Amino acid sequence: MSTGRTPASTPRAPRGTHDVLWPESARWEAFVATFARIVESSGYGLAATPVLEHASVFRRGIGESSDVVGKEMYEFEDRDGTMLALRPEGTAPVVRAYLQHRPVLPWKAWYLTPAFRHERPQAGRYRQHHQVGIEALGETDADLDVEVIWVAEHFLRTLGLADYVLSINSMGDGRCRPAYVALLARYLHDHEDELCEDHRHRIDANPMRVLDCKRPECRAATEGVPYLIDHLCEDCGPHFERVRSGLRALGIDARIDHRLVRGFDYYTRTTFEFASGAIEAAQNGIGGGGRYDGLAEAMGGPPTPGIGFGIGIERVLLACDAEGCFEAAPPPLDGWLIDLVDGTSARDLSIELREAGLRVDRGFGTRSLKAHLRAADRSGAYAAVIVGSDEQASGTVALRPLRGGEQRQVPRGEVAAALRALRETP
RNA sequence: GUGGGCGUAGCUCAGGUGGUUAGAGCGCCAGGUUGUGGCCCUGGAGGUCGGGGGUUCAAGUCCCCUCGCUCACCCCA
Repeated sequence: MSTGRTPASTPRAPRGTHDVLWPESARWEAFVATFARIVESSGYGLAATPVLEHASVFRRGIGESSDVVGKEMYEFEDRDGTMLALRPEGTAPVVRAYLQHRPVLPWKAWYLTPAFRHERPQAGRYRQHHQVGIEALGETDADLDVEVIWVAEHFLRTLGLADYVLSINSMGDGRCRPAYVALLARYLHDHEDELCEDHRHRIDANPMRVLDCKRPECRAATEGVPYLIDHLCEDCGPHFERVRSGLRALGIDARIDHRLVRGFDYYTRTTFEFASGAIEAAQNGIGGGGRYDGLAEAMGGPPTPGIGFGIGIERVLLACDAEGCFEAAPPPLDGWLIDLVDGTSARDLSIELREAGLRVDRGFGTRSLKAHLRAADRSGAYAAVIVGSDEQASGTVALRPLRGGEQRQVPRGEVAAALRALRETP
């Protein structure tokens, strides 16, 4: 990990951003491929939307009062004066895309996206991090909530993770939440002196946020608070019950957390969150989501229910490191070409072998055979394919296995088959 | 936005109370084999000691400022 050593004159990645290079990037490829396989086999199609959006997409969607929009969003004026923003999350852009194109409902989409938030970086938190996620629009059926949670859970399990907790809660809807919020505010006012400094004077701004305050004072003061799930209306109550029974039927262990109040204004009804128990750093939330039945309307479209989740790639990989799972290694090269004459054989043979479907790389330049073989060994290839003047004259190559086995001369036309055989019989 | 810790080769780190040309291991390159890797041996390249200012005969070492990295709070993936 390089520190401030780099001279000021050479550029470095901006604060809070990071490069993902080979071979770690191979793990990312496998991560995304695994996710794509799972969601596409559940009916979700890729939605690739711009990194830039009109700032209003998030201001109206996520809500001005949220920290993410209020103080962390990368927002700037474009050359023509319109306000643009780097997407801080994945849901609002997908809903915007729905409103713009109106695909037939129900519409199920998945995404892979960078997300930008101007925060002080720390372990598991970046100014540019990456998320995969899904969104399903146009259905209020509680069984869809179960499906969405199952997809997230199934994906984490597939990576090999086991040490995490799934929390769920219901945020109610526009019918039952206001009454509950009023009830909660009354309770909090009654216990005002017991709250922490920050929340004492901000009860009315958003009473529900007091619930997930981590300070012991607030924790204690809200111990006997009324629960929202006890005050759900006749639509939200049964909906939540159906979600719970669905999860139970699938054997998914979900813990009701009355304090689970997610930070975006658009959430309604079902909300959920996955927290890793293996990550030692403070940022242990590896994924979360929920229903946002009012979001499309808030963005100026017709009422359209929706539900989805986002999973943080960096944090999940951190959890995988901690649990020692998902160590995706890239497949080794089948061969490494060494040309000791003039490079013509390596040039032609490498292309020929690649077109035949083999994984092949080569050395360049005039270096000693020893140096070439060192490079071949370092590459991890199964075999070195050497062409010297003898081989070039006789139309053969020297095929040298690098993981045990005898070197032998092979006619040029049989190199592909020989390499394939070597790969299949280790 | 607030607070703590840390900045010496590509990487991981040594460098008592300031004292001559700043070191090691790993990695890289080359040689030990006219065309044979991994092990071993030898040699080499690579550092404005994050940057600037100050104290001093003398600063990697002491003081100040600054930048960067990192961890935590807040919030969140």
